[in-house]
Amino acid sequence: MTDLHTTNALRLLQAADDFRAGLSGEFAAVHGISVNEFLLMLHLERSAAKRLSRVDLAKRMHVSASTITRMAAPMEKIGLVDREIDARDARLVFVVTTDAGREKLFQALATFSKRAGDLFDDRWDDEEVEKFASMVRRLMAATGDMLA
Amino acid sequence: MTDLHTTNALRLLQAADDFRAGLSGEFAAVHGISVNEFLLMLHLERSAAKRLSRVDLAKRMHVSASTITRMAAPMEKIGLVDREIDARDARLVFVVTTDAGREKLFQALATFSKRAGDLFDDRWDDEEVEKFASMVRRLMAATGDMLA
DNA sequence: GCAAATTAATTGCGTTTGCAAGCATATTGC
DNA sequence: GCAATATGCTTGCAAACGCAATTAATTTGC
Repeated sequence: MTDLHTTNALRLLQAADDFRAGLSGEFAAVHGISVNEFLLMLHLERSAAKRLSRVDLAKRMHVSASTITRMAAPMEKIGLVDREIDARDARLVFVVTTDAGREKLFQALATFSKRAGDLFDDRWDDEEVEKFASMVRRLMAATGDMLA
Repeated sequence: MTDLHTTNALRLLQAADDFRAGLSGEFAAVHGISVNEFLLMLHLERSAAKRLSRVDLAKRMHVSASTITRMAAPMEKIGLVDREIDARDARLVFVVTTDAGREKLFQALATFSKRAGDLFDDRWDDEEVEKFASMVRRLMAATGDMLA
């Protein structure tokens, strides 16, 4: 319990929750999307083929496949994403961002970056920021085509 | 978007989500509680008075007060927590852990620590772990009586 | 080449959550 | 001391989510 690894893991969860909570309100108010909708589009943007199947998205976002289906439906309706069918495998239904979706993504990303700047504020020097980047990179479960 | 602060914030979210997802399954299977129920009891344990009102818990956990009400109800029913009334302010309903709840908390904490050990595995040396601790500490929104 | 097993997506159902309204108690302003 | 305001908690309602079952399509074993 006083083990430093445990403390670090707890702080990791808390810091991420704090940051996400702050983001959530601003995203809803300014951009009209949820953090999860933002992350969905970001995953698409960062994928090699700029498109992902529902199960791929589900794995990356740690949600069930049915959640992706139900998240994508309203996003299609308001024109943020579209669906694409694979010619070789008729089971696959890819999610792709529309131009409007990509624009919305970049707007939201600007808000995200502003918040990220506040998070790593003045008291962090460049070397520390770099060091943190390499550390937190090691913490992510590596999957090749994953988020940043 | 390629800004290092932004990358760090994204990785922070992803790493925390990855870790939480892994924890979630094991907590449900081994201990029969959710990560949020675990964190609720942990917040109580770490609070100065070993008890917190519903709104205090809500703020620390970034959920609504109604969620705390609805989380606490089944936890009271199975004997993990209990309620305490404040003599001076009849509006307050404190949540406190029972002995059984504290035991469950420590069991879950052992699982948590094991996972945390896997997260910061062999490739991290002591100095790095210490460095990470001080860094992620700065990232948490300071509230005095907060989580670790 | 075909049956069996696997994989992808969707839908029904129950659970969890947030928002807004409502109620009870405290605090403030005068 | 009392009305107005603020705070803490709970509940109704709707949105979001996971699990299990279903359907459709592909892959595997022989």
